[in-house]
Amino acid sequence: MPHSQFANLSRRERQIMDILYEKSTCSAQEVQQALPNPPGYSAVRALIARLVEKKFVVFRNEGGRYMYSPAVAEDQAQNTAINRLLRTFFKGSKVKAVNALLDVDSESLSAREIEELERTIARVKQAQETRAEE
Amino acid sequence: MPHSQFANLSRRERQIMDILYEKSTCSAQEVQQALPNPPGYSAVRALIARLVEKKFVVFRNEGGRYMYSPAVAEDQAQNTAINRLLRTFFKGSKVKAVNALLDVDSESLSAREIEELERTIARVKQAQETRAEE
DNA sequence: GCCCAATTGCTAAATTTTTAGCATCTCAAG
DNA sequence: CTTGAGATGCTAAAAATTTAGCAATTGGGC
Repeated sequence: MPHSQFANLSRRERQIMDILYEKSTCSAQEVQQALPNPPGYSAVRALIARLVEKKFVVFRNEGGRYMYSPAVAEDQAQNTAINRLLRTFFKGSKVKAVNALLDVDSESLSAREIEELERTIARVKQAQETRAEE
Repeated sequence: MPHSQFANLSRRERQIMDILYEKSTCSAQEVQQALPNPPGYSAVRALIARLVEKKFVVFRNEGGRYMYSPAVAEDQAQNTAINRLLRTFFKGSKVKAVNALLDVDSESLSAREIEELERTIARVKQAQETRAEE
């Protein structure tokens, strides 16, 4: 299982994996529609077939049509992507990353979202305090 | 300036851009050493030259040796990477992303880092409250 | 100046990726 | 059953990427 090898995906492979993680399950047509500068249908199928062969993608036959999904669990893929972001832009610092993330697009959070963030911080703080006691 | 086109980078191009953003400025040799499964020196130079031509990378001559840097400002590249992460894994939700980010690798934050997070949340909350009044 | 390691400028071959196309099959509607 | 749209299985050519190699240059040490 090559889940540590997302960095070795080619241009189109990476675009397709992103789409599959975003949508969870897709037909080849849906993948085609979501691709930037989409090639033809058979080109998309050939690309997906290649990802199936490399074990990045699995498929199931639904009513005569294949539905494709990522082969690597989403939380693993998330972790890989997050670690890459931390290393590339934030020298590994989660705090810097959170700062940047919350500033992106100057989009405001709702009161409920802020509450949730506060709960998250409280959870993390609790875990830190528990460790500090040990 | 193709800063909206990171998604179109090829495998090696992407690997090199990551290295340049991580280290800010690099010689070709340093890029070579940082690359996974590195090719030869001249292969690395040819790849970088290609990124220079595509205007993703700029260089300066320092003592007869070229030092390379990303052409797109770091904060722009950060935003692009963060937005991709949000869209791919978190349906755009910053809160979900922050949760995942803080959980990555079960690594604990220091008390100082937690304070800083709290300040960040307070800042975001203040901005939200200011907006709510308008 | 000489020497040598390291570098640049440039090229093109090797390899991989991307793309489209064709024959055949499937399924649903009439 | 027929028909036609949409799909699959498969192929290989076109295009892009990756790679290495050579000649010439550069800079530093002796």
